[in-house]
Amino acid sequence: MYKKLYALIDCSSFYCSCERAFRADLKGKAICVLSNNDGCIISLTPDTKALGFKMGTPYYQIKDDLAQKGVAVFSSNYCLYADMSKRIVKIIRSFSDFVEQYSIDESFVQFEANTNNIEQERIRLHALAEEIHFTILKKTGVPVRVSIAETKTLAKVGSEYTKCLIKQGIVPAVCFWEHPDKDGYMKTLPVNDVWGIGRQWSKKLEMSGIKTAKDLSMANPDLLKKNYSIVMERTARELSGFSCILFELVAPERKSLVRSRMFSHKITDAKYLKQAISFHLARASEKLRSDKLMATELSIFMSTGRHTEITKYSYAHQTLLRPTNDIIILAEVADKLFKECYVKNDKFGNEYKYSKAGVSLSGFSSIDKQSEPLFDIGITERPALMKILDGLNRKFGKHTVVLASMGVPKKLQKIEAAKDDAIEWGMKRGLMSKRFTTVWEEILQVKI
DNA sequence: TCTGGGGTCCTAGGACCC
DNA sequence: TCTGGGGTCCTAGGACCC
Repeated sequence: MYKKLYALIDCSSFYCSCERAFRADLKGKAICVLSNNDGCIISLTPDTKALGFKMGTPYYQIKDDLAQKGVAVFSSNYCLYADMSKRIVKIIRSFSDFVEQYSIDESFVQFEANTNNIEQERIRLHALAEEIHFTILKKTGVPVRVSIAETKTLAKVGSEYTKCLIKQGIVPAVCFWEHPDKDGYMKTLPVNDVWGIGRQWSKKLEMSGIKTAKDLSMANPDLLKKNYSIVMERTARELSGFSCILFELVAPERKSLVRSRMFSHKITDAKYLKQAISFHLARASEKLRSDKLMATELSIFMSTGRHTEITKYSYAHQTLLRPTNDIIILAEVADKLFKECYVKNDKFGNEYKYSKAGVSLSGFSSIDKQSEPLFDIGITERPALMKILDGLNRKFGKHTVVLASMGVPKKLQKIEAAKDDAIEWGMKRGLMSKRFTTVWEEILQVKI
């Protein structure tokens, strides 16, 4: 008899580990990585945690404290992290054909285990997990934790458990979860730490006496479905060892594509908001073309911060006449949408201070499966032009060729005539490392 | 001054149809 | 006096994930 097992391969403090991989001097040193605009902590090593710092804390509140305690701080370098992730997944795929890349730093692998000799299988899979760990570490410098269990949710529980192993100095941190309640760990795991249970639900669960992973695994699934949702039911069943979350060997097709960002400072001027939307639209449509997709739905949105007194969220949406990925067609629609939804003041005449804007595309179809249009609507796609645009921006760097509506990119701002239109809403990221693996000029240099 | 960005799924309720 | 029932589709909002 064979049964399916799921391994979760989870990179430890992934963004921090990527930074450390290229900086020998940071070995054993506390590190954290900040979100866009150096807003808040989004990745931190256990030793940074031990110093009292937490995920999500705004940087400006702890900047001095971090410096004082000698924590190495980085702006996020997504080029580097995405490339490192790609390399790691490639290594994992060399061990198995059954890999589901779940996120930038986690992959599930499906194994078959012979249930007639589970002890032998335990030894075999444990050795395999260790080999995966050492191969990834050797080839990329990133340490991973591996947890094997009967369901994906239990593999996630096991992955939490491997953090305890690391605390005890057990490396590589590998855990084989042959029983759902190994070492009574589930009794100690707060329900909030279970995969799929967030803040709102755990509050509600706790009120009805379900406080730990163990409690949830023993709760009545039908009742959970009735009182919460089918997602909660599945999670509970998975915790009791019954697999019901699909293993997705082939990544499902993308359903939406959002590009947005907070501004480095508040904006009141429509001109700069428009430029920001144009900028995000350019990024979104570039992604659309690189994924060989066309979209039929376009939305734009802008909002003031969550932390100000006067808040505003504006949004406008349009269904397009025909699927497109042409930036010029999309920009015309976005311009119209902007006029529809931009509001300068509230009813008392207070100016809204916007802190974020963005675009969203959806309603996708493949570029290869387009049918001939039924009617001539006087709009012409320019695939050749888009190809040249993307080619130039790839070859000579991002934003080499842009729509005028985007404003003037940084690299041209020294031209006097362009100064008036200079991009006002750029990103703050003063602590970024080099793109060691994707840009020749930034490759790591070793001096002997 | 300063609090990320990009996704998915589920559900309830309204519009609409016969 | 009396005002159906059953279905689908769409959307907004809420929850979650990393």
